[in-house]
Amino acid sequence: MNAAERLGKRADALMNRTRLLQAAQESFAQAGLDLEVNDIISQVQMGVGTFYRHFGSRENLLRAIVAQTLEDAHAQISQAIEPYGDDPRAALQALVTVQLQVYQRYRPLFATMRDRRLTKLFDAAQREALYALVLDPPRRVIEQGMQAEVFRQDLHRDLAAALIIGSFTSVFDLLGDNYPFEELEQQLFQSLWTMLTK
Amino acid sequence: MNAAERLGKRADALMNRTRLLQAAQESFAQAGLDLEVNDIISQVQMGVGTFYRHFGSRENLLRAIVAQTLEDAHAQISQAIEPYGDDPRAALQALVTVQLQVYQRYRPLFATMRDRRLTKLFDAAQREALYALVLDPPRRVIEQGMQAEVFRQDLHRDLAAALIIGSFTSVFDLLGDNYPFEELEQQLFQSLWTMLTK
Amino acid sequence: MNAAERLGKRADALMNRTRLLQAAQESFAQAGLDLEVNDIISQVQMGVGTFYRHFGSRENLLRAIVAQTLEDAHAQISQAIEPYGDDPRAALQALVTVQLQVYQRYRPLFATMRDRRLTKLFDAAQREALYALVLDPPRRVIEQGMQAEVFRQDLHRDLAAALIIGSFTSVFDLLGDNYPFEELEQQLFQSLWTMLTK
Amino acid sequence: MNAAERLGKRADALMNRTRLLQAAQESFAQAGLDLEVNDIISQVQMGVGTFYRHFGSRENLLRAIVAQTLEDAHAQISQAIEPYGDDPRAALQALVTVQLQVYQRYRPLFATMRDRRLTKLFDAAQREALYALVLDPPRRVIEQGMQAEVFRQDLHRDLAAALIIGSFTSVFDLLGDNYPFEELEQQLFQSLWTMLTK
DNA sequence: TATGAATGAGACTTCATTCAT
DNA sequence: TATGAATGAAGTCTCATTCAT
Repeated sequence: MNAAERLGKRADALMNRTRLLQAAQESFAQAGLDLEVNDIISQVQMGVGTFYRHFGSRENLLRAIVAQTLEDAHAQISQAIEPYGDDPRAALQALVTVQLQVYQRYRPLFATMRDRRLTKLFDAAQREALYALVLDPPRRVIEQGMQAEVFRQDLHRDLAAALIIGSFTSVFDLLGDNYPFEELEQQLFQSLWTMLTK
Repeated sequence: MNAAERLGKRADALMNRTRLLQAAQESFAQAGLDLEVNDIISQVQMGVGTFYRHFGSRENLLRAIVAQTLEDAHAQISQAIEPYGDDPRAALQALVTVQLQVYQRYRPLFATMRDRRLTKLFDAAQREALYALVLDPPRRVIEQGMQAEVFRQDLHRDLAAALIIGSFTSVFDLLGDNYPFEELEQQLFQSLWTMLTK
Repeated sequence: MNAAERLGKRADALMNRTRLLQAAQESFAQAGLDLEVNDIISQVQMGVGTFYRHFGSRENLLRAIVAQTLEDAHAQISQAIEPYGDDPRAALQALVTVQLQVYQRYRPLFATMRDRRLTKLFDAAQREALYALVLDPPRRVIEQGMQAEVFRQDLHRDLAAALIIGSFTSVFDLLGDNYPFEELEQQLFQSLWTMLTK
Repeated sequence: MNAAERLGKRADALMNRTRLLQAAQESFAQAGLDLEVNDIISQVQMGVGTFYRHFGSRENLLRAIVAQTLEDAHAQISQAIEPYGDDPRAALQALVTVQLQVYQRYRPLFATMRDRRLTKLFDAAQREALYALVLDPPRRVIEQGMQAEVFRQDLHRDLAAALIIGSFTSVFDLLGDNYPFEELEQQLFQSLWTMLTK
């Protein structure tokens, strides 16, 4: 086997892994933590063994999806708010917009964030790290707003960040079907702005 | 088995549904939607057959638990805030306190409120009704506060209610392990009060 | 349900357990530790669940078969040598005869006595106990023979017992197909008698 | 890969069968008949495909291991007893010593000599040949001892040989953990000597 | 009517073997 | 010829549900 063939092989295998992961993410979107290995492999027409060669176990796959998704989400949100480091209002506006979008996109994951089964997939430290990832963007916005003295100085950073996260998910889940996206977005921004500033 | 025992049995049978539902609620608190029929029936010393005679299916039981729990929660919260119909501040304070307690108590349910498996148990109308049950207490507090002209007049009632609910769950889930209950309670009240009034 | 029905039920279940165990023992005779749950249940036309209700796991079943068989074997051998407590020659003769028979009958078990997989089924203490069960009959014969001063006084009890056991299995396995049973029996007795007495 | 590496590879390939067989023997010592193809090939850094090119199937490998091991064992034992062709006592002593060592070394093989799975690997003739290989050393010692008129003349050669083999395995397996090697060795020799001579 | 033994679909996983590169 | 990715048969076990007693 020469180098080219070797690469060819690896590319193929990598491709398969990617296809599996994509199928898995779709499956996750459908079934959440109930996703079944069989579903995934029949979606991509592969043997079970191939799945296990790539992921080792169903649990590994779930961990991979969760971690990957949260990191993707974090990256997207970070990128969206980054330009507004010196403008708390714009930053909060961007945060609301992108977070709602991201939440909508990865809904199945966030919907099972607190599922006991998901909890069992990670140890305490990992869980803490994942939570930190979720809390990070709103926390950054809050700190910048406080430094800029636009936000109230008596804010409890963590709590405010958690509250913002909670408001997104809850508003979306409880009202998402009854109100247009834009309205939720504007109203949320307004409420949060009122709460944070003074 | 003699006649007396038989009667005893029958009396028990009358209680069976209730006892089972209670056990199921506790079981649910442990295992969430993963609760197993066997767990519950062995807790109440009931045969599987009897269970299926009473409930027909595991899904029915889950529906019953969810509905029952949400109604219980609603009743407790309503009762706690009722005395403060004319004092928005006290009402909000009571809401925060009792809602956090109730949430803590029924955490697994709220944690899986948006689980697809739970969602699939109910049709759209039922879901809507359950959501309404959850949103009702904060909505009432908000409306009273607005009528008393203590709260801002431009509040979006549903959204504010949803936001409050979300803040409870999120704050508790993300920070519950790191901060004492009382601190979360006070800070939450403060933040919400700021947001609602002005 | 009255007492009679209850008994009826139990009798049925017991019957099924027995049928399963018998099938399992036959399966074990065919496949040794490779026996498959599926084989067993298809032999008796039962659902998998029934098997697992009765035995919990494949390993449990194997443990049950091994322990049961060794105990059966021990009982049969003990019974056969018991009458000759005061006649070492007759006792040894009886031991050789019955042990060969028993060994022939339970060959698949003894053939896997030292299989690593079997070893893994039991912890050290259990293994020791099982070995003791195997060694017990020859040891008793040896001790009686020594007490009666018919056997040599310098015998190492355990070693002699183990040697006797080994001679049975080995002679049978290596020569069983080439010599008639009676010849093996006589020759074995002769050799052991020579070795033990003096 | 350049030409030199290619040549290196080819030279390796020549060794491959040998190296693999050695690794397989070690693996067999660990896992017995449960040895896995993957274990072995990863030990020798060989691809699965290469293995199947050389050996065709796992069964072939097992056959090769068993045959090879028994031949190795036979060679070692033969060599150890050869110098004492005219001294039955020394020959028996040497046999006991080396056989125990060899047995200890290849224990997993001897422990599964009668495993059905192993049995199924060979046809009747092959089995007979393997058994003969095992019986050969003690048989030779016995015949020499009889010819030298040091051993009893009424010994049944095959049976005595089989008995000796059996005593080794059994004593070792049943008592090996409880007594020091040297004690077993001495006692065994003593017992066998008593049995064979007179 | 209550019971719990029996059922079996279906989930996860392993590992010998094949085959494209 | 060597490689190792892919395959899938086969095995163990769970658990909601049925049904005979």
